Amino acid sequence: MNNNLEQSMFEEFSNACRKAGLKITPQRLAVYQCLAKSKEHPSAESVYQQVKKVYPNISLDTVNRTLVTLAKVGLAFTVEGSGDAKRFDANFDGHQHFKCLKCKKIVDFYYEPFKDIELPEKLRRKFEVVRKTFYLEGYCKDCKRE
Amino acid sequence: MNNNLEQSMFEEFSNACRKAGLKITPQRLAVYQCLAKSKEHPSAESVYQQVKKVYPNISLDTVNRTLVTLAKVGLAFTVEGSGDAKRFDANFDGHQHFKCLKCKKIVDFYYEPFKDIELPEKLRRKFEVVRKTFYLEGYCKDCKRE
DNA sequence: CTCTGTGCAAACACTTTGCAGCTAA
DNA sequence: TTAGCTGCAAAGTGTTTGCACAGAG
Repeated sequence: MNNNLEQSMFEEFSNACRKAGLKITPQRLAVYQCLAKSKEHPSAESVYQQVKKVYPNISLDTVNRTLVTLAKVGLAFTVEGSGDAKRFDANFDGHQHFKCLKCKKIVDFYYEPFKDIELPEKLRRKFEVVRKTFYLEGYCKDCKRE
Repeated sequence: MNNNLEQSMFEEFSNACRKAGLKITPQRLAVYQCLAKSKEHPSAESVYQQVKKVYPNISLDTVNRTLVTLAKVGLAFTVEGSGDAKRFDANFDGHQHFKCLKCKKIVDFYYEPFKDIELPEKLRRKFEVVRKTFYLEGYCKDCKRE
């Protein structure tokens, strides 16, 4: 049944690749499998360390490029960091942000329901929450996809 | 009344500094004012360019350090980028993330109301939204503040 | 007067790019 | 066969650090 999991993982991977016109290389598959199996939200470096055990010759660049590719194709996404410079805000009026993936613009918007969400008791016991953040990513009017 | 704005801005700034034991230097004030007046979520570089017009001798490092300090003291916050490496995820089951500000751990949690939020029509017309993200920042059990 | 903050320069970490050889389709 | 992929090396970008002097409290 572990085999089943691997199998369906591979299906998803190869379908997405085919749809996007990507070749299925052993390195690419290995990077994807490593990420899909991990529960640690790994960095490129961390994936690299894992995959290297199986493909000692793989380079960190390939891992980096592959992760970005996977994100572009919709097989993965970024949970931390953007590669871009930090951006700051001093406006605490409870607004939210929309980030354009293409031109990197950040637009404020206000939508009441977002800021009214209360955290469940369970979470508040588990963590000391300093900030709740809600944001949207996508393409602004000027950058509509393709 | 522009003066009033400046005045209350200064009040807030100096109160926060006093509370945190920070000195009020012209550079620090200039950086804060620049950020507080801006609606652009500027990067350090961008703040630097602005402030330099008034204090030609200020260094980018100072701007950088000041912005981080302001964020630490609660006068500002980061809307993009973290300084850390990118982290990836291939799990699309609609979970949310908690990020520990100290140990950088990222923990998944599931809370239904978050994923059920629908975007207002107005936003969907304005942007092509690819992903909605909700996350919490704070301190995990092992890193309770101080 | 003291101790924090600043400016400068060097070090760092992460990411990106150019290119030649390789390989999946 | 050939377009796309990989590995290597170098360059780029943003951030951090160490240190001596300057300035706020």
